[in-house]
Amino acid sequence: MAKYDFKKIEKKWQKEWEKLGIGKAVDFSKKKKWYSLIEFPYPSGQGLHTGHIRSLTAMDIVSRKRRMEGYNVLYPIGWDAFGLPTENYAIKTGVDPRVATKKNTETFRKQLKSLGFSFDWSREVNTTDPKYYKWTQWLFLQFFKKGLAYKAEIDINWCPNDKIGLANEEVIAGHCERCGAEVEKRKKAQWMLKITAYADKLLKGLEHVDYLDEIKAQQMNWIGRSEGAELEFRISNSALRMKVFTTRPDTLFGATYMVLAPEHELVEKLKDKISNFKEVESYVKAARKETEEERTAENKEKTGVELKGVTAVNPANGKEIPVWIADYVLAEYGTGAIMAVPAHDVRDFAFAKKFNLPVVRVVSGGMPGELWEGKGSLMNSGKFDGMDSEQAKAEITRFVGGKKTVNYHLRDWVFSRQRYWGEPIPIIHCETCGYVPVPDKDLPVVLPPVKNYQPRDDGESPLASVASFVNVRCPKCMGKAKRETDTMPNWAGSSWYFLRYADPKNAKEFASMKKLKYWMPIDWYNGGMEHVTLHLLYSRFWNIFLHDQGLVPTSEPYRKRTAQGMILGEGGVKMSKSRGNVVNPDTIVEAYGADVARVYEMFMGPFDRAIAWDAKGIEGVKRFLWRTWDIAHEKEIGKARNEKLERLLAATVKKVGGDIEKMAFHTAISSMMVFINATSDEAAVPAGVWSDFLKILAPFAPHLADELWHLLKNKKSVHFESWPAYDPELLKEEAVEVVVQVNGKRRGSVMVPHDAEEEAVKGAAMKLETVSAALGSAKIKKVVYVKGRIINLVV
RNA sequence: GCCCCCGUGGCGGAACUGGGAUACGCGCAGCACUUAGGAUGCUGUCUCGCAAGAGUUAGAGGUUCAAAUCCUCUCGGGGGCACCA
Repeated sequence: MAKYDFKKIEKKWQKEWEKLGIGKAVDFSKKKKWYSLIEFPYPSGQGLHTGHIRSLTAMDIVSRKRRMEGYNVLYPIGWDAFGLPTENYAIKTGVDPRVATKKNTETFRKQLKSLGFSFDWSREVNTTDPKYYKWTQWLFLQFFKKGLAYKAEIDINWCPNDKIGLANEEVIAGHCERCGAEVEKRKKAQWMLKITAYADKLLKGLEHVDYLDEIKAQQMNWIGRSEGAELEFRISNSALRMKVFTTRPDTLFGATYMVLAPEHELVEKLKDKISNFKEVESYVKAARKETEEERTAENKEKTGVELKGVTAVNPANGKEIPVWIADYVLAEYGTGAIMAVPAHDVRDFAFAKKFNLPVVRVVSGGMPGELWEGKGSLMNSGKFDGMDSEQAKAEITRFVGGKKTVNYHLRDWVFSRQRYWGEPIPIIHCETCGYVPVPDKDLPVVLPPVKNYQPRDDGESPLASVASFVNVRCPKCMGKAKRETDTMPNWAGSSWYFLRYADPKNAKEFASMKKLKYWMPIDWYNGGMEHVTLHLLYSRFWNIFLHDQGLVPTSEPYRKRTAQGMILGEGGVKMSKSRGNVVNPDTIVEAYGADVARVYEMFMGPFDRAIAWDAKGIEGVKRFLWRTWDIAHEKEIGKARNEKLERLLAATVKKVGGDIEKMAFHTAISSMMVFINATSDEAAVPAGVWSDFLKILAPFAPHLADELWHLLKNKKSVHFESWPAYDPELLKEEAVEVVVQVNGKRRGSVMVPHDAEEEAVKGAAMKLETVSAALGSAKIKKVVYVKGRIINLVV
């Protein structure tokens, strides 16, 4: 028997497929299009990891199945190559990031090819290629031209270790997402993208797409929409007003004091009235110094200072109430000021307890004297007493002349980085003309070579030290001007790469509308759970914006989004270099071959769940594929019919096809194992049955399937075959086993024709000794019969 | 605190729409084959019981002829958000 020399076989087919152009997507083909997308990898120095294989194999299976179903499939690949690890490597070693990136992408390319993924390699993109980032810059300018990119002096999250400003999104509990250092606050002029202008569209768009529930929930959580009202409070003996946002206007009568954020502008404006201004000032200073973490720490003791001499008027009942400043009120959210209703809000309750402020209960519910945040009917609320709190929200808002508003937790996106390895922001600062976009003809603004990649100690990008880069003429007035030296965050290139795949070589546009119309939207996008808030939100934002500008054909870029679970090290801990438990894909491919690696990763467990690597488990998959090889070589594969295998095959085809769509790859594989186990018991396999089996195996183990396909004297690749159909008649067993229950307890079973009627089954069931024993002399009250399944005799 | 996902043998897990709980794989045990094997093949493998039988899907209750599946509560694990008014 021929030896299963997987190394030779896999090499052979990979070459052959490249020649045949198996992964090639054809623009404007008459076939129906299908666009599968995976998150393009960051080409790190460590090479491919097992997690990549899980995601890429899954979409490779889907893509290969779609091709067999007659679709014109686009399954592209590229490199998200800007980013800190490469830059830090450059800082440490002096190696040009371009050189490191080139080397790393070569390694990745080789590794991906060794796994037999059916990418369209002719559409490869690389975010660090000037031909690519020219368009990232151009797209940024579209935001700028619409007023959605602006520069603002803001408090940034500064990582003192990486010397980089971080987006809120990149700060995890007050620490840098990358290095873990504690983040400080710093004032800095930064480029911002106005994603908040799209909060509603980002939310609404979720209604029409097919994302996993948890993914939608995370997006909604991050946007954080909350409906409420804006109410105005008069300040006594003053023309000044205080606006507050509240989700509970129904509790207005219970507002017993006000709180401003320490940074609130009214604090300065009221300076003359505040008798304890010194105290107030020092509190404000201290609050400003606090890091975000200190300020928002869980269970933090409430602190605050009363603005003595200032009172506000509750518009509902005309009562004068004190005004405080406290850091539990955030300047950036709502109006930066609140009405405090201690009886019905935890934070206000804690604050009132600490500073001995009055608590007035205005909604019934809960225990007297305790906090009640639920609904109820109003009390102590004048003419609104007895009204339901839901209704009172609108009525009281109207009564005091407030207006309904909506607030979002989402903040604008800090788009500046003071780092080297990113796309230069294509803006020129001119003293007379202000911020001037670099004209299209001068794009791309190419990242200049530098001697030192280290960000400067003043916090500016290393580009600020390159005089020839910085000093330019203003494109408008031709006067002296300076180039922006900030670069874009590494989310930029990945916010639109999926559009470029439709038209990757276009030198005139980021992608032509004609091609985008053919390929978009993406039919299925799979990637990591770690990217379902930020990357997903950012790229949806870009796409929705571009749609509004008439530059892309669909508003939502992704019709369907799924996420795979992480692959953990043996024993269920995270894989990491320090633990020494990292599984290198190359070793697996070397020892077992690409097909075993692919099938094993799909078989490990439910696709969306985190799962531990198991060196023993891979042996089981190896046995399965090797046994498949043995059957192909040992069994008689011919004309003789075999009803049992024909029926089993029909069931297997159905199961595997359905499971791929559900991403239940592990059960798809287990059903193929069942088929192979059954085949082992037979002396001969009908050729048609075996051919169909190879076709459904092909997306999972493409090399082995093609090899065995050719063993059957087929000339063309199995990957050009059609996905097999099955005869539904074959799924119906002639005789089925119907379980007989008495009072819901299993008492035996009877073999009956699959379409047997109740009377016949009941008759057969009553003849069983176990059944008559269980029945005894009792009378049958009711019979429940589910055809082909079960009969339940109720006594 | 809020939101989402989840809890089934020694382990990973399966069970379509409420219809035979434990498919498939790992591990383990026995047997066979082999110069040899951490190879291969066969058989067995939820618990109690010699058996007939009974019990069992984190726990408690409920709906139903019938519940791993639906509902309520409790406990436990994972993830996201969080002084967001």
